[in-house]
Amino acid sequence: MKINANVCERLRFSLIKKTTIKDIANELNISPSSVSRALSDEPGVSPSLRKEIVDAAERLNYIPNSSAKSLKTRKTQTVGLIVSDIRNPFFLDFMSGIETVLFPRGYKFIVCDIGEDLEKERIYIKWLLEHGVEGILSSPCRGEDGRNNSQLYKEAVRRNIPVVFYDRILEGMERISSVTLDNRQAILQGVLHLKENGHRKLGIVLHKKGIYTIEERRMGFVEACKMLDIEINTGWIIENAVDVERASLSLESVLRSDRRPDAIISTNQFLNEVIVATVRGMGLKIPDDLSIVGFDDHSMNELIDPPLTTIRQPVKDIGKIAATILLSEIDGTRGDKSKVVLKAELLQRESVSKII
Amino acid sequence: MKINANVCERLRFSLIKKTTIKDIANELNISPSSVSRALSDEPGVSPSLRKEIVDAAERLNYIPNSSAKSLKTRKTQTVGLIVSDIRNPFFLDFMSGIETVLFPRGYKFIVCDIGEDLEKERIYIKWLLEHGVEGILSSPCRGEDGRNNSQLYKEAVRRNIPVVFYDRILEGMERISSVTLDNRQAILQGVLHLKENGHRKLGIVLHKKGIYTIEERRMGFVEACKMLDIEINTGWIIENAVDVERASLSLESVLRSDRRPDAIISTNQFLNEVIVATVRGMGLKIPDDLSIVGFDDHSMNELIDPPLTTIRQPVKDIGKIAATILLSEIDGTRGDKSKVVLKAELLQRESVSKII
DNA sequence: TTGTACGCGTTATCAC
DNA sequence: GTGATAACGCGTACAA
Repeated sequence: MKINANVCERLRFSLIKKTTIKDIANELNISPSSVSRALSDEPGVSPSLRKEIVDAAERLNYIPNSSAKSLKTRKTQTVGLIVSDIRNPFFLDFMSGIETVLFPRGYKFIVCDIGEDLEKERIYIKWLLEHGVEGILSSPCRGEDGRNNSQLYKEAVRRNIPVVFYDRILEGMERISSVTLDNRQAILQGVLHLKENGHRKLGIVLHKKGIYTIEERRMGFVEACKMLDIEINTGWIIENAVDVERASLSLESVLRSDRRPDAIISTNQFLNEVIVATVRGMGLKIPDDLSIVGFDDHSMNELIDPPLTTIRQPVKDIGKIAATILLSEIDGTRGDKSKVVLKAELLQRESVSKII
Repeated sequence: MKINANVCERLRFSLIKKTTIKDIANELNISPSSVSRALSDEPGVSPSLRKEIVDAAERLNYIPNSSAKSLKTRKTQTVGLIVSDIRNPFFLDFMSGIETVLFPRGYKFIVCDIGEDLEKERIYIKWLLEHGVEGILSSPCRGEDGRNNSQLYKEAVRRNIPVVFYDRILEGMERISSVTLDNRQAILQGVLHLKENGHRKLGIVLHKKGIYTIEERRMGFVEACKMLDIEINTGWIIENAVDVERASLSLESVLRSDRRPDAIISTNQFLNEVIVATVRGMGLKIPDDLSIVGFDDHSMNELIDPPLTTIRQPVKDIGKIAATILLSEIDGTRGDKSKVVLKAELLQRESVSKII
């Protein structure tokens, strides 16, 4: 009879009441402490009792309450991932990379798409801190005027929440690890390749002004030209090509002038597409009329006509390394901050002509 | 000894001590409840005191502790997003879509990449439930043998955690809302377009067997052919094209036979690329030797040669709608479960030839 | 309007 | 090996 009532009760309440370690303790007539110990794989509980507890937990459909656990332990097994703009195909492989590192360690991640918006970045950082993430992976934003949220990142670090910058960094933050690309060397490879193929009149299309990677690529372009004795025509440096209209309009006007470049370097996958479309739209043949070196390697770059010669960055590795560093900083097993700089590789396909 | 321990504790915590509403209360010689009320924008505290409290919170760098809050309120302002394979470009626009809905409502999301792995899906659902997410968006997995995690999803619903399926569903789960594509009608459009252009010998390349969308597309193909009086050659239905090798090998052997199709329909972006690459590799001209209708529209489909005629699904809308439904179910303002089915559109470009 | 007291579910620190 | 008890930080009846 009593058993029956119990069963009914349980059935009735299974819709609402969540079972806690206390319930398990009552069921087994033991103390909550033992249950906690058993379920957390801590020592100090006999094998036989442990088995009983685990079985009861299973039977009662027990699901631990992480909020309560976090409140006590200050651990949430969660990290925050701040992305500059989630529509960038960069993030597919990148997220795949960090996931392969985080999952085996039991860490989840919260995705925060800031869409290149400083204010949104601010809000998300606040949320992450409130949420109790144990670490933050971020590709920080920077306004054209140089404004940024460095103070907030510092605040996170001060609270012992490690931050790892990937892809982009904020200057002057020595206490934050980073994983970036050697952007200058990346562009140098592109310029060198063009020079080796006889090109001397080079242009470059740059995405949003102020973004760390873009500024680096701009400077890399200038440096490379100087180093390789290539004359720089500032009119061929197209800046702030943030959307399709702007990018294609600027590019068109450059290509229509009498003195026009014979090769163009891109600075991200979005621009690769815009450049190819624009050039084709003008009726120019690639690479006969204009050579192109792309940046970022989407699998489809190989399928367009002609296959695009591209500067490829090891996106998945960037993700893996960033996540690995973050975890070790969470563990506290890392003293110094790491500043990892990876190299790009040039994928030679057929969008660069050999002249002379 | 005891004192010493205390001192140590103090020292350890001095660097990382977080300010709580209690600290603010002490600072201002008021009670914690007033602080709580003021900071949660609840009524019942005078404007002057409220201002003092807000200022003090700011000054002391107060950050609320969501774990404590969740423990009380059982709300985490977090939902789980289960994705079948994060490397699918589908998820770029999709996530962008859900973010635009969740962010204004103060909801964050945890991304779980299950990589078409049932066991991983199981683990992630467990984690999400433990974490206390208020809802789950999922594109559920299904093994070739039909195995799936429907029991776990039911468990979530039983615990009052609403689940919304997107892109894929699990049959026989009436109590779960879903947002999917009308896959059969999508394929029908492709078949119809081919027929209108004079094609009668149609093949289709299908991705992983068992996946809901793929099975639907397979059946849609068969249905459409029957409806339009097109003879089906089962040899031209290429199944389980899960990776590059398998897909291109099967396709090649079909295209090499004497009786070969004059048009091929693809079933996702990954296959679009494989098909184009394979066909080109065989030296066949598109669309003269073979017409192709792609599925899923990546921006680069327009740039390949020839521009790919494609069946496009409204990915971002799927995300927005799924997130909207989930939020309303969390709010409890929705009685019946919704089964939203969206239509695909055919983007006519140049990969289909007009014969006679 | 403000303050008191308790509990959310868990772990940690003691005793025994 | 096991149990009692006290936090963790917050919200919320209830009392004042």
